[in-house]
Amino acid sequence: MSGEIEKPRKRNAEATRAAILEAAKLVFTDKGFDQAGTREIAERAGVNIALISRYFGSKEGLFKETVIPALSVTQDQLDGAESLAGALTDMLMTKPAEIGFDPIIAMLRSASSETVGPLLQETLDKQIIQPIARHLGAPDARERASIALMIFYGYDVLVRMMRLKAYDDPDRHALQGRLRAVFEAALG
Amino acid sequence: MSGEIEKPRKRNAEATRAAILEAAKLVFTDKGFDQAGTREIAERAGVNIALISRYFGSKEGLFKETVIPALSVTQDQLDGAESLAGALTDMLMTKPAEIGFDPIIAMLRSASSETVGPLLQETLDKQIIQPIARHLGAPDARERASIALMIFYGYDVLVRMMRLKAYDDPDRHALQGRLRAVFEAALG
DNA sequence: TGAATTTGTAATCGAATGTTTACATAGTTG
DNA sequence: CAACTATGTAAACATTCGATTACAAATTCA
Repeated sequence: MSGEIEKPRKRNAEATRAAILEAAKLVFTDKGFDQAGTREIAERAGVNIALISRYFGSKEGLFKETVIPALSVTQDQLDGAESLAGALTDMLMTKPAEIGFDPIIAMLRSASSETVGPLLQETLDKQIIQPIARHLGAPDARERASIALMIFYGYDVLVRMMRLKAYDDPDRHALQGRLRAVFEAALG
Repeated sequence: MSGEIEKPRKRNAEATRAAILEAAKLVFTDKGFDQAGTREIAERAGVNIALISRYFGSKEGLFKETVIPALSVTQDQLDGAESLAGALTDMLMTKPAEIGFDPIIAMLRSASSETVGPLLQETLDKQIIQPIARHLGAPDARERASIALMIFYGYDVLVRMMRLKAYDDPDRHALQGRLRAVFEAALG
């Protein structure tokens, strides 16, 4: 009945900040903003809960330094890909693996929050829709960008949020191909 | 400084139950299961909070009598429509207006709840995906049904959950036409 | 070394949560 | 009318929440 003896944490502000950030990304993605508890974040980071306030001011401040910056499509990403379909596939599939969490899921699970909902709506528009629309160009740039996003977000909602079993990981590449076909049809 | 005098509620179990159900549908849709407060539901219904427990056992019981039954596609709906696209459009656009709330939004906003999340996953499969798949028939019935749903759910997520401004109500019919074209391409 | 600053800990705050309890009274039945 | 049941109310329950406080001790710097 022991093992509960906790050694005091080594003093290292930078490492502590980083540990909180990493833990927050995972918990925000798992639970969404409202259901993400500061105590759970602190525990996963191996950090005292008071340090969240000290380093980030509030749970909202922590959200602004983790999820919000990860929600973006840069002009480079769009120019680099061979097509918009490729760029979006990249954003939705490759990027989460690179950065260690899936900000789209964190966004979807936090979208209804009274605290960060409006911020997320603004972020979606400025950091995702508008860059894609600029890349697409007229006519109806915003509308076409929106339709494209709908298809991919629909995938995320069903497969990742609702945990739909139709497409397990083994079949994922096949699905990507099908979705991409639909997507290109939507823009063509 | 008055007006706070509350007359005792007229005694009518059936009407009280109904009032709670109606209020719950709206609050679950607005906030999702976790963020929907029993006090807010009771207040909107003009009912004492203890009556929720008395008539429905718990908040979860209330959810099971409001959102869950509304999440369904019946064989009749599918047979009646001239196409699957029409049936789904009906389910997503017409039905919410008929029943007075949008159970899809309530589902999306509640999907990450630890309490009702698993129930919603099961409901989506049994009451929506499987009926559509049965209607579509082989081959790959489940997969095609899922892709179809992704497109429409993507619409709901962007326009209703994320409150995307690209398609305001005036443009809604035009969007429906575009989405329907994409949808039919996905199945063809 | 000794004072000042940074970093971490433990305890606590007030508010909000879902649910339950004890009670009051309207309505029904004998 | 008296007893009983059904319905509604007010208050409180224990828990959890984000955030803050007071304090301890490691580290830095003069």
